[in-house]
Amino acid sequence: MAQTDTINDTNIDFGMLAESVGYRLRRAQMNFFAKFTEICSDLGISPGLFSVLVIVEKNPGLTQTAVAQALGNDRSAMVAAVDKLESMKLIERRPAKNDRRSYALFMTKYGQEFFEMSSRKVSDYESTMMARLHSDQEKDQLIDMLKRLS
Amino acid sequence: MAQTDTINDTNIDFGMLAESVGYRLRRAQMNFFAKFTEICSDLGISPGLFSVLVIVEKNPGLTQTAVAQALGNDRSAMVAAVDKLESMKLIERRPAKNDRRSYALFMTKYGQEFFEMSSRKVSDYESTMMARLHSDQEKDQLIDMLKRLS
DNA sequence: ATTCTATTGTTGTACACCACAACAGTTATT
DNA sequence: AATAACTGTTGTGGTGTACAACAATAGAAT
Repeated sequence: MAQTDTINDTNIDFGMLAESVGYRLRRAQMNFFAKFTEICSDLGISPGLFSVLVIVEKNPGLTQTAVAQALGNDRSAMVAAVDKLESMKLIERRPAKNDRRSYALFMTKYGQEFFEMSSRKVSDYESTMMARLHSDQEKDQLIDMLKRLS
Repeated sequence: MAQTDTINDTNIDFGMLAESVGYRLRRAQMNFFAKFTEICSDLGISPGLFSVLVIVEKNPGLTQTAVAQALGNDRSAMVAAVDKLESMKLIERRPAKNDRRSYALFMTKYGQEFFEMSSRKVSDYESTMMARLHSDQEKDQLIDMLKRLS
């Protein structure tokens, strides 16, 4: 079989990917998410668990499936998530008043403090990333465009 | 234990997430990626395999690890990927000329045709998504901002 | 030359994530 | 009263991904 030279170029042509919005979106999101995951990890949770906290904090009394639907997850994924957050004393399951099948999810007092501290760190991170944009107006435009692509 | 009403609001408060660039980035990317995955699936490949094709097509003769580095993957992930693409007769491993450890990756003729057909479909999809933006200038600005966030 | 270190492809493993099916208990509908 | 629909839960399988280890090979050091 014919043997061939390999190329070890540090300057690789990404072809259509270079100017593809889908690829750029993915790259930016992965970069953003990597640091966010790290922050969450320092807090002892995962990004998914943090998103559950956000929903429960702003919408006390939600059902597990309601939270799952809000986040676009399967409700089966909620079990382990709520188990974990409950074992950390951050949220609690209370039996629903008029439906013995379901639980209502609530923040504990400690969970509230934990959440405020956590979301402060997350907001700080957001701010440092936003410094890469030129203006608040640009940021608003970015969010607007991203919403249109969702 | 006190029982409590559940809330089944369709109008859920996403709190800090609603105006968070990180969250919006994730949402847009996931939405974008879901359809992209579907297109790839129709072609019989995965998004990861498609990205390998893009790199190999534009950079013939690359080593497996070079492709892995370009894509930010571990080189161990490349084995199954190249196995699959080779079994589909899309690319081929040729023994490297001056290094008996490594292979040089090349597109087959059929792989070339397959890739052109595939990237056409992917580009079409990109175009339909870009229709949600107001202008080409807006698209350029979006890509520019996304690059800054990477 | 010989030894030591680095690299390549490869395999195995472990872990996170996610979708899906199934189930018992409960509620809603007919 | 019967049937369908929904809740939390468990299990399973697929997928992606990071990491360690290995033999073969290459490069560097002495």
